[in-house]
Amino acid sequence: MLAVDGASSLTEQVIESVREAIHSGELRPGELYSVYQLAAQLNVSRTPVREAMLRLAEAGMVRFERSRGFRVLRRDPREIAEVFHLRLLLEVPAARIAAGRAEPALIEAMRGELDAMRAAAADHDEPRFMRHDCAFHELLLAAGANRKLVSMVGNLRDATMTLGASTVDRSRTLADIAAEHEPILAAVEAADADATARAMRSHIAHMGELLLAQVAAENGVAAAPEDVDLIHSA
Amino acid sequence: MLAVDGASSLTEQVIESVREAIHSGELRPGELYSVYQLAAQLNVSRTPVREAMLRLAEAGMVRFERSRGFRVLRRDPREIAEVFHLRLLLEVPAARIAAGRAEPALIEAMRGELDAMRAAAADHDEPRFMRHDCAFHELLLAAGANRKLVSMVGNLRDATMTLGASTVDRSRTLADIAAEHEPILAAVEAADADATARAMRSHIAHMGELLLAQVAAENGVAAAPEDVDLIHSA
DNA sequence: ATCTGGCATGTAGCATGCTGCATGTCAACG
DNA sequence: CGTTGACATGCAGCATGCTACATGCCAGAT
Repeated sequence: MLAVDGASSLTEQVIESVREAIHSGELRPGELYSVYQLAAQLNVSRTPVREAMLRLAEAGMVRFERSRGFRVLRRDPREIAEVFHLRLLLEVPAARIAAGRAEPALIEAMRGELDAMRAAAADHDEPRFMRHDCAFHELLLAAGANRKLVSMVGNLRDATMTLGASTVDRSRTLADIAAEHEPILAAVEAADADATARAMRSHIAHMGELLLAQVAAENGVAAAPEDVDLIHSA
Repeated sequence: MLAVDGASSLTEQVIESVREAIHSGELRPGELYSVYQLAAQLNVSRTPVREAMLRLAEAGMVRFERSRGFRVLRRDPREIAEVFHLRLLLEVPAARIAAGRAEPALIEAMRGELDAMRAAAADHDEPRFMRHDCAFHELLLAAGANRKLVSMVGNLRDATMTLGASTVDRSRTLADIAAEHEPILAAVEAADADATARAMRSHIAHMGELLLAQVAAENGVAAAPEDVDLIHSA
């Protein structure tokens, strides 16, 4: 768990380490940790750890408790629903706009990512799959020409990726998810804005439902109807 | 410019001070500053200043330049357009949802804020006006039941408030802006979702155009058509 | 006069000492 | 035995020392 990323600043390396640690279950939700302790574990000083945790706190992954330490927040189905509600509100219109402007080079790049997703799904390589999934969406969003929107959606995606961690084998699901991107790409290629928006909406809503169900299942219950409704109210 | 806010942490006080300093023109866009210098001016140590600037950098108000200091970013009309595009994408649907759930207490509270806005406009008190404007929107958003959305819109609003600073007398405009809130409130009171969405859309788009025109005028040109289009493409 | 190389300067970033505070613990008292 | 209050513990937050580095300047060479 040593911070040996090739990244630039120690703070960013710590952020990445903590993300992975949460993802892998090394840092458990609900538990209290301290900057001291984490700094010792990562073999860096307290300052970059503190700055990293402050940024994660701002992102809502962690909460500082006065004179006690910080707590990794428990996965909240409600939050998943909120994130996907937001992604629908942002990504669907962005995709609609982008559909009218897709250059051949963009189509080609997106197809490349889709192929890479399929390959990663076949290899059961979830991290690689997620990278290409992410790249696919970002390529389309970038064509929508609102840089702030792109970065905000990126943050939302990061949140879901660490939130939605799971060790269950999802190879079948991965292939399904990859398949959902085909209609999106086809609609973009056809420069059909409405179809692009529909495909994107259905894809994101589906992803949201999957994650919602998964987190609910971990809590031993079914997904709350109001959370499902929130996603679909977008 | 001493950091004597009633706020909690020094870092937050510094953030507020710097926001005000940018707003008041004390810190000029394009200029280079250093954490050392600012810490001395504010009479605090470098650490909270550094943390404050990092957070402002994340918000896009400032950019660190390796071994040189940080630069206050110039007001970019494009960014204004992007922010209002986002606000339309988020606030209009949120208002639509909230319209169906407005309790009498909410209506009353919103009316209170609207009255306060009118009073502040009459007093030419822009900061007070902005506070109540902000409160009005937040009341409605909170009824929309997506907490993440509320906080994201809050961040966007903060960005525009410091971006859109101006010393021009806008008392007439302030009264106009207050008046734009009346149809929103009326539509919410009537539980008319479509009318609420229309009123909110028109209000936010109008605000965006005003700020866009203002910043463009400062640069001595008219607002770029593509920026105006971006706002209306939401 | 122009080019070049070393040095002074100022910076972000990291490490670490210091302080006030919240909480848990345990002993003394009723 | 129950209650209360002082103390120990551990924390975040702030201050400050330290280091590597990018840049600008100036002297000296061509």
